[in-house]
Amino acid sequence: MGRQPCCDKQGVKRGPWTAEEDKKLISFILTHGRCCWRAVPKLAGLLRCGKSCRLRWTNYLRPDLKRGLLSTAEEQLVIDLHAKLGNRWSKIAAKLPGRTDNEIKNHWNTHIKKKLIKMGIDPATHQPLANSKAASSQSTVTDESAKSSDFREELSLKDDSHREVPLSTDSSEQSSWPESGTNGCDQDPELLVNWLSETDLSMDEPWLNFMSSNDELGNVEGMLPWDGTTDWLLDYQDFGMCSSNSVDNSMFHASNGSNF
DNA sequence: AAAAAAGTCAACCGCGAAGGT
DNA sequence: TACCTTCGCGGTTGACTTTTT
Repeated sequence: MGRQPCCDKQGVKRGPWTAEEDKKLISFILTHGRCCWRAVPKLAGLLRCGKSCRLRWTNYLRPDLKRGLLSTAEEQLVIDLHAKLGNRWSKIAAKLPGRTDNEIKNHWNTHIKKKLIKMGIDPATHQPLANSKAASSQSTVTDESAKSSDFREELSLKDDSHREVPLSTDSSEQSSWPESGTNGCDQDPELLVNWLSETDLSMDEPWLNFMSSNDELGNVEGMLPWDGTTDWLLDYQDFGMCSSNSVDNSMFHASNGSNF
């Protein structure tokens, strides 16, 4: 007996998510919390497999996500962590609040890798390219970490184009959201509603009402400021990343355009 | 202005781990 | 202990965008 596929491929929609689908998924999770992902699409009225829903939520819709390029400091941290941990993107992402493993993996492959190669460093071993083979056979984790630190300064000098964001390895400092992940805000919509009201967001906003109401799913129609884009969501995701002591840093970047 | 090439990143796939029965 | 289900991870793909020719 083989492994059951995560979904039967017939009747399951694939490809890019539409605004409508996002809306359904968000409203479902905010009102019901995260439950069994396999059941989510059915309960939320989506023609997607559970896996796809989980991925969409964790990589894109989660309210505590940062958007935009990694800052120089974040990049440096990624390099250090990669030297220590290798391609364990989820472990690396855990040290960068608001960043997903997918995002870091993409950034590594598209930006950091090239920078390191340009600088003559093997991105796989974190050793100089010329003797990377020989070096890798006798290198230690500590050595790699130390070496990666050596070129951090150069890296930051070469590319300071990224915006600066407050960086902490402690996710609790970064986000004022209730603990995300397997518990916290995405488990308890009340926490989310409370948090939103505490942060000066008026609950008069019609699109917020659905989160605390007992409306059936699907009744959010017309309550969200949906205009066919997810721009509003980006704004509220940025709100999610501002802790009480960093409001002035990240909170308003999206609105003044400096984040993108 | 158009075509080609390169870059970016959201989404998919398959596997392994964890947990339940 | 074996089997099954679910979830999460890392690698990869491919659609879309941007840059170059």
